[in-house]
Amino acid sequence: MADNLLNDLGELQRRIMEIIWQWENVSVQDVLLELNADPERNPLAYTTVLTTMQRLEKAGWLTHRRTEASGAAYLYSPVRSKSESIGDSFRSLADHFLSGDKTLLFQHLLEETGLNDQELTEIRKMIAKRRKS
Amino acid sequence: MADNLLNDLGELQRRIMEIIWQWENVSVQDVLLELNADPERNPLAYTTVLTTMQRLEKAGWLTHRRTEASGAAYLYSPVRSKSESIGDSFRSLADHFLSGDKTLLFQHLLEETGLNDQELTEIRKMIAKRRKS
DNA sequence: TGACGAATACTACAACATGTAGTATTATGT
DNA sequence: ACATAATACTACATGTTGTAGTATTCGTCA
Repeated sequence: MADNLLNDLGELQRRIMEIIWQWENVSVQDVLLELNADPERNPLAYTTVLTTMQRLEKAGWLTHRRTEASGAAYLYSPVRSKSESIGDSFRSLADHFLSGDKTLLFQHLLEETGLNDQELTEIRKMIAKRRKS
Repeated sequence: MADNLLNDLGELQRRIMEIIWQWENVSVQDVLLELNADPERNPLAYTTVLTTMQRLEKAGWLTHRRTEASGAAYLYSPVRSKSESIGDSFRSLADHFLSGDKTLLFQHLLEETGLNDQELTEIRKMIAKRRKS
């Protein structure tokens, strides 16, 4: 429906998505435990995580189902894989803003990212491969 | 201060930034006229554009100054170029979701930007130049 | 130099997203 | 059917954005 871009996720939403991409088919409890495993942060309430996951579902990031093994709890899984989502986000950024000079963008990135020789070589290979196709 | 990512811009903010990147050193009037040039949309009030530009300034996207020629009006200009901003946005995406893997960032970009052979060649030259230094 | 027009500054407000969580309801297993 | 655990529903503060009105200031011209 909407765009479902990674950039639009809030902080908690993003953390939850990361967990779900990593584990797949997780209950709210699973996510809660994982989130609260970090003693640095103040622990979240169960319903906080539940609400956030429900919102993620409504927004099209998650689906849930119940299985025999899962008891009363739902098992949530991501609608799209993480790399699909990343791809979409890159594509959207490109669509929206990259009508202009693309080589300028690459130039900028090459300058800013401080790549070492090995990385540069790798990228050069990618380019070579692209030119063939 | 903050991140200043393109993705965080609202619709109107984005339209205004596009105009300012294109023209540079524009008054609120200039932007207003440009925005309201499209007869499809209902025209915006002057103060709407003013407010939005002031917020963009507070958020670090714009600066303003007054010149002799500009009279009472401020002239606004972008703090960072469009390609810098695009670069930052892609980099942030990479940092957050590609664990900072820079070559992966370039891979995505190469896939999404649909560069032609000439552009690819140009980028290859940039890389070659970088490897020398 | 004072008035007028133009520009900015300040304020307001509705809509929406998000983090956060409490209370109410429902489902499961024994 | 009851206790437990899970979900559903509701709430609320905060922050952002689009939108614009009113108040104040600035610059110029007579």
